[in-house]
Amino acid sequence: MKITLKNGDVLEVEEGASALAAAQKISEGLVRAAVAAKVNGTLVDLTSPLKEGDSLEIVTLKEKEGLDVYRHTCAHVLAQALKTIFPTCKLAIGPVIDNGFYYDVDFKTPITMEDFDKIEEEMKKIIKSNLPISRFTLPRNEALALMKNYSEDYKVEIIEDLPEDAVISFYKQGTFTDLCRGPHLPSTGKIKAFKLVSIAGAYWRGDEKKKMLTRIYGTAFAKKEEMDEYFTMLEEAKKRDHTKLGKDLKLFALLPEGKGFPFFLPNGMILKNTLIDYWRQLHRREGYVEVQTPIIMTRTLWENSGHWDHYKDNMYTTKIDGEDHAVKPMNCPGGMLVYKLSPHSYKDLPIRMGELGLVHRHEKSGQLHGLMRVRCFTQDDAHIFMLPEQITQEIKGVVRIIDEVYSLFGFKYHVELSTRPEDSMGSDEDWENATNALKKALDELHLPYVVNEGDGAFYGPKIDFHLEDCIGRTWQCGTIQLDFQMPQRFELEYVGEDGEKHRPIMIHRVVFGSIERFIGILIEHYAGKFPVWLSPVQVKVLPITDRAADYAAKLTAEMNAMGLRAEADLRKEKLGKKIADAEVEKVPYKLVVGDKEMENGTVSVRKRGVGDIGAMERSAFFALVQKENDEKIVF
RNA sequence: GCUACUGUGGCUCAGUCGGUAGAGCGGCUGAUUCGUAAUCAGCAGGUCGCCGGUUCAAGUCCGGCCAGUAGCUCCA
Repeated sequence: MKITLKNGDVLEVEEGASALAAAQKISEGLVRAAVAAKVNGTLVDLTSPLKEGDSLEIVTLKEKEGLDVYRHTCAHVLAQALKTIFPTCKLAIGPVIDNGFYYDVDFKTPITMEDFDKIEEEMKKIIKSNLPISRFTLPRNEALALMKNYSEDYKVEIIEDLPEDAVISFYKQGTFTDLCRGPHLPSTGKIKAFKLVSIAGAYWRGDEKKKMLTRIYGTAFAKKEEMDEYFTMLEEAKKRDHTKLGKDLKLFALLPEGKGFPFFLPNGMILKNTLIDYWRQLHRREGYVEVQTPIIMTRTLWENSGHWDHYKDNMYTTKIDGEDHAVKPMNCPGGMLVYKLSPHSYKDLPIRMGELGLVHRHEKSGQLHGLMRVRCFTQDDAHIFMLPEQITQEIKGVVRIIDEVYSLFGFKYHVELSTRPEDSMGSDEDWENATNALKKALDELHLPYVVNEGDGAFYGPKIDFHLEDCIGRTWQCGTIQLDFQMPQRFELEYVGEDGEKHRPIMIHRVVFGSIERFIGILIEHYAGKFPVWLSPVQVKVLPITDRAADYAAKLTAEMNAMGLRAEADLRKEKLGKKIADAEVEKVPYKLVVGDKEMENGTVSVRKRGVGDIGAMERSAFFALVQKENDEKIVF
């Protein structure tokens, strides 16, 4: 019979031959590299039989899909090893994730990472014995019987959720059989490099109310070198950890006296204020006005806005003069009140009302993490009130701002559209209109996006911007939320051309999202080596001896007068020590000054990450730093 | 909140079998005036997260609490 290959070639194989047999006809090397096959576009086992006219593509470890199959088989090897060592444990699920795999297991007695050596040894044995892996299928009732016989309660539950007529596949390696959709490697011996990474608790089916299982994380790579590289990368990421750098660079502190409420230290405040100055400048240019609304407002306001019904559990409350109040978790109701203060004409719209609002949310204690997840943060919020026909134009304007800001920091990003969640308010019609309006804007901008069904805010659908840092992790920051609810609830109006009252459309939007989180991301993105415009100290002047102290002080004063941030290190230390300390502080420019520089009025410049770049006229150096500062240049 | 792990001077960490705490950095004092990543010497600094228990004796063993970290769930 004939099959078609990816490159269009037609291959003659025996009737009922497997993908593996076909690969054998192509080359011996391909057989060694093969981990799975794609038949007519579907990923299957190498051992699955082919039919006349099938299109065949051999999948190797070079492809992500191939690596996933490889890792998935490794998860099964882990499961087999666990069943050998701990026969009473019950297996739940064992899928592939981004950088490896995990298996959720219910152990009679808890295990720890100290058991990893023993488990890895057993896994190596299984790999070494190169057990063939075979697939078989059973009808639902027989599959249930098999898993009940093995006392695999979680597998039974999974099968029970499948339809009556489902045909269920299993994979068998040696004496071990596991419920699995597959595909898998043809044998366990193909696995070359794997490692168990960590252990954690995870709820069965991700449900807080269900039992917590033990999740064992592992990873596997085609070659040992690739795995070493991966672990080196993880080490690098650890060095960038913003909680560590935040402490080292004295940017912020997290104290038990304010769990989840960060303290900003002088250096951190420079960073925060510099970002805010930039934000204000940008938004003035884009036609925004700025307001500030109270942090505490009455309960009745929150009932009116709908937050009391939908967000009460996350709100801090207090009583003032016997009346219930709440600390704001969002800025919108305050913005609504400001809009309502005076009547509006259609000629006034759009109104772009910004607010750097400090919000407080009672996050669960286990959720807190450095600056990324806190209980009090500053949103760079804005509410745009507009005519229906202005929606697309306004959304485009916000997208342009977000793109400009993220590009400045060198972030790549992707866009997601989130639709109506279960716990939400408003009519189906409003939701549909709002969602379509967002889609229309994205389509007109030719922005690719993924849809997150049911992930919207309770008052409207949203566009989220997920930015990618320099080591590939993504963070949700910017968001644009269309809201038909708030204007109704607050009875917002404008007078139209026709002299009648109409309801404006409103969007909420943020660019940084949370300034605190954005700072956390920036710390990790730059590994603490901030560009000049963000550096708490931009230039450190290092006199070699006391003779140069006055000159150093004078240079520092000159730079500070220019609006730069300079400091002199006047300690009685050797130059090498002063340089080392300034390097640890990650100061972008160091000026070494001694007798020579004093005499000529020059400075010897040392650039972070580069070293000594030689002497120059001080005015030339000042101009260089000023330019980097004003133009927000990254080096 | 749940599960696991961790908690020793400001920071990073050592502390064996239970016998009452040690280093480096940092700080202070003094000496050194030195040309591109750490000068030398001296001094100070600890209720070993907190509370309770076992023991002649607890940093060490047991229990509870608090905080941190990872993951789960939730989310900017």
